[in-house]
Amino acid sequence: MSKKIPLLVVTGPTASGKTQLAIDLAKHFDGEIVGADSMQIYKYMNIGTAKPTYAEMQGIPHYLIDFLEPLESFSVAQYVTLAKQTIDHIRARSKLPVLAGGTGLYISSLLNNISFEDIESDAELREELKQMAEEKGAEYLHEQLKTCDPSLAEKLHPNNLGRIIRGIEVFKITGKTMTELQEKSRETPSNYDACVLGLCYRDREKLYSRINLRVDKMFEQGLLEEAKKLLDDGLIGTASQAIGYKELARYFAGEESLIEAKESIKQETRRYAKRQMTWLRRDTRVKWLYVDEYSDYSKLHESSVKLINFTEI
RNA sequence: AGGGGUAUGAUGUAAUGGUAACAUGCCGGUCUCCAAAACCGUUCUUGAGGGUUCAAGUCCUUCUACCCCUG
Repeated sequence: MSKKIPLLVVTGPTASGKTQLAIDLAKHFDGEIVGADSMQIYKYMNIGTAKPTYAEMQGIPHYLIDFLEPLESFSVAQYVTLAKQTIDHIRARSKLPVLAGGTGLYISSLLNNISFEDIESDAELREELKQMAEEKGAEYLHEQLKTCDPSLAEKLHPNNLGRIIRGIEVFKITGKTMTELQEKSRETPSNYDACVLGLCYRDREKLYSRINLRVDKMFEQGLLEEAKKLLDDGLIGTASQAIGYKELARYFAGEESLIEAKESIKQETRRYAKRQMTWLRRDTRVKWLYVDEYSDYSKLHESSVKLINFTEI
């Protein structure tokens, strides 16, 4: 039985200051950063995803950031595979891997060592099922799922079409139920001795005003031009869901004024932050750092260092 | 100053005189395969006073606020 790999995780809602803290901690502990952000993986989406600039990285190597073409699709399964490899490489050089980002699903999938079987997706089947839902109603598909994977059907609300479709799809392709596959993946224990730091604000309003301010700054930095270029090439899949770009697409299509688009970007970002917090709250591993309880950044940095103690680094 | 109109949750709207509704937001939550996604739940309302009526968001009246027109 091999020893567990020490892994520092810095997470929290958007605009809470993860990026800077992660970089500073990487410097402090001789680490290297592995991104855990479903949008920063894409190239050219720099301003809108608040990707760290080269200067901000301060010479710390960053992985799984800025490496995919926006037209390429990506999934959690791929993320976990890549992240594992990357962490192994970092360990091979005796550096501390620092996982930094706000995509809760990516982080928990990695930490819980979830093994996603390589199940291809069938676009035709999906389209077919979607049509069926439109014609016969969402309830009907839910009934269908009940016949092939009753325990998954029980967990899913009939309106949750996307997951219902995936459940049926998995069964039709593999002949195994999603429930079965999930149980199997639960059997493998985690490889990591993880220390999870969660940044947060006691005062929600403070976080929200940071978000609003940051969106204004993004526009000053040229978000509009960046989005225009990307949208002209056409965004699809994961990247097309990114906040900032999808609202500006509505502006470019003439469906929304620029002011409206900017407001919806702020609102969507606030709601995203809220969902991130909901996700993180239930993870008992998280050690919370309330940013607004510290008079300045160096104090926050100091107490984050104190929270980190690996059996061996 | 005169005339007209409007007033319903945080916001936008609905309700032949008969249990005030819907959407959005906020807040809370679910989530092991697109997750910056998807889905679910709770909360919150008739501008103020008086009157008519068995019963008023609805009719009458005074006030207040806002909008439009005339000067």
